Amino acid sequence: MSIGEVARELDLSIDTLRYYEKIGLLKNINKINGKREYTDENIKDLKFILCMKSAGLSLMDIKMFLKYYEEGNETLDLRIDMLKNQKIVLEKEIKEKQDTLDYLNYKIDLYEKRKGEKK
Amino acid sequence: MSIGEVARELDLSIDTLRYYEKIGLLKNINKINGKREYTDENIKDLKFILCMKSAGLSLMDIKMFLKYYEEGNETLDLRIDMLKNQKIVLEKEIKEKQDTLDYLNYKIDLYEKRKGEKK
DNA sequence: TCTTGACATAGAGTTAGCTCTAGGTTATAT
DNA sequence: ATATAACCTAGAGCTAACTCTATGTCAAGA
Repeated sequence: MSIGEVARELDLSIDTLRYYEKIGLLKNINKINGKREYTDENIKDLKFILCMKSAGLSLMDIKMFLKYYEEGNETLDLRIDMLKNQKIVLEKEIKEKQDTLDYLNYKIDLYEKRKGEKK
Repeated sequence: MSIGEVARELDLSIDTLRYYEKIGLLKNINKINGKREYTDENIKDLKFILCMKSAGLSLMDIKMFLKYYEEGNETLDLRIDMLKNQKIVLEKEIKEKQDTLDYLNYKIDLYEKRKGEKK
């Protein structure tokens, strides 16, 4: 897959793909005639990156995770710790957002009522 | 309340409080002998700002919301729209984070199993 | 042959949201 | 009287994560 195709497929900009490569987050991209050719493996990595990103990890954290991953089974505990920590963070975020959602609903209700009274 | 007290109370930095004032997000802060004195009303505004921030609104969006608020009942519909939009965004985010959490759990499980096998 | 479009690079610029620096004032404790 | 702590201002600097710019290559279609 060419960079343009990947960008379209994963809804990223071409610049972002090159940026991920530049900071060493995305590795082992082959080039044919100087042009990037993404393998299924590359796509898998990218999807993992996007998933971890949506879990709230910074790109640098994800990079570290992938580095541990490369180092094999010795770093299993380290990776489990990272994932568990992120799980805690994520759970806290979900709870917070849920609370905020409740507040929004309360606020909307309040405004709707006031609107009703005004008429 | 002094700026330091507010900062401690709401877990913000003093710089952040001054910054919010600088960009016009936080208004009507009295000064006594050149020093800020936060009223209960100011604190209420601040709490609202933090809440909207955790709902995912940018500081500029929050500023606009507060502007509508100042304009009174005429902007009620506008504010309801903003809140409803943010509600949709928030719901999407919660769902996304929930999915990611599921994925994290799956991943942790996988790693724990592999660890078990290794022993 | 020429042009178009998709790619390439290096490096500069952007944005949000702070955070820090330098230099100054003021109230209080010793 | 002085030292310390908490405040003040204006403006520069920082970080993450892009995004854009200038310039160049290359293959394919009219």
